[in-house]
Amino acid sequence: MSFRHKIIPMKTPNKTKFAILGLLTIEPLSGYDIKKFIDQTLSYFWAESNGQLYPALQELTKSKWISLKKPSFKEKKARKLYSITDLGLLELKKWLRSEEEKSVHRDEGLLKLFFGTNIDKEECMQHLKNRRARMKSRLTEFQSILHQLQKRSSPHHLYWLLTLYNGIHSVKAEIRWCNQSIKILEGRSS
Amino acid sequence: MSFRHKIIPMKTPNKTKFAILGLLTIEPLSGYDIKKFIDQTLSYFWAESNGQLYPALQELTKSKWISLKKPSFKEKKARKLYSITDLGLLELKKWLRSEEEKSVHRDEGLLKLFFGTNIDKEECMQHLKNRRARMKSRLTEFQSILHQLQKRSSPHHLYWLLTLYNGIHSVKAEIRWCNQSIKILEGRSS
DNA sequence: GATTACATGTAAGTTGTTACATGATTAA
DNA sequence: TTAATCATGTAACAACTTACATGTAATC
Repeated sequence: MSFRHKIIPMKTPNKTKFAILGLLTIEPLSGYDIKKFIDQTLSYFWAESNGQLYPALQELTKSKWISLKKPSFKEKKARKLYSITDLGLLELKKWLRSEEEKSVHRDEGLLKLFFGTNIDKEECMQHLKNRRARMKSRLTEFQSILHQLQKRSSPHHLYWLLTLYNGIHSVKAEIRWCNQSIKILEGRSS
Repeated sequence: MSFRHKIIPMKTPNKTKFAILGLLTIEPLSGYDIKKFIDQTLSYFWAESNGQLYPALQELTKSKWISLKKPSFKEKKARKLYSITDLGLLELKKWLRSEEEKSVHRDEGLLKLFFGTNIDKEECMQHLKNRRARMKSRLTEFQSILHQLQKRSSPHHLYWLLTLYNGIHSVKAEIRWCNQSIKILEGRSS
């Protein structure tokens, strides 16, 4: 005999909300703006889809962490501009100060390489060369963003630069690893 | 008036199945073995939970990509040993040869740093120091695995080494970036 | 007039985790 | 005999994506 307890799975905090809150500390934005900003600027380490974004905006409004600025009668567009509230800022800071949780990401390319014995060495090398090419074009992109960022200046600018550096360090390490791995595979007769 | 088409979202291929197939090319394994292997060896770039693993094993069996070896009457444990079938190997190879899909991972630490202006510089630095410490202990772990791996030898061994090198390159790049970022923040008066 | 970009949203699905249950085997 | 580990599995939920609908505004 055993007691049957109700299963109450621990909720993993919804980080989408904090991404939104963070962006609204820069300036009031619409859902559309937020999506664009994330796609253009955070995409290296963060992604959101509309299916998450818009419901999150509604929930944040309900819990008064953000508020809807009604468009002035001059404004032509039907866009909804959101601002962060004092409460929202408080919650954002709480999250910013909290310890990071480990998040395992899944790297399909590495999984394929791990099982590389099952296909030809040449096919593995081709995958590595493709990966290297992707990383190189990413590096070029990062460096052009770096150029633009170094010209501008805002309170946020320093931290944006740091996250960009992370991307640059990472892709450079990836490129070095691809080069090394390709060489190692080339050296193998089989 | 508009035609209302049935919504049939494109299925994103279930990679859990391929992780299982790949591991079964090494040797017949039970669900428990697979979980342990993934946790111990692939955890740097791959994770699975039991809630995915066991249903996947059943589906793979149903579609005849793997088969259940009935335990010999001598075997004491109630474990189910699975082997990959010819069909399964074919499908695995197909996947191994396919082009990699981009997968955006979410890095909560970078997201926090991006919004760093909202908290004290010292708090951001503390996050970076914690990250660096985590990366350093990961590096130590990788290096001890490297030691063990260099002693053993199997057809798979070379590819395992390559994925391990990827981890080593990555964490080293992370450590360098943490050091640089901490220095940059220290240099700031604000 | 047509096309592209702006703008908000939802239905339906897949994917993945958590927190259990259940029972066998092994070691102290 | 008690505890730990081995071993398989599931219910409930949370997270997330895709593929749409719907309409406005700007531009070619």
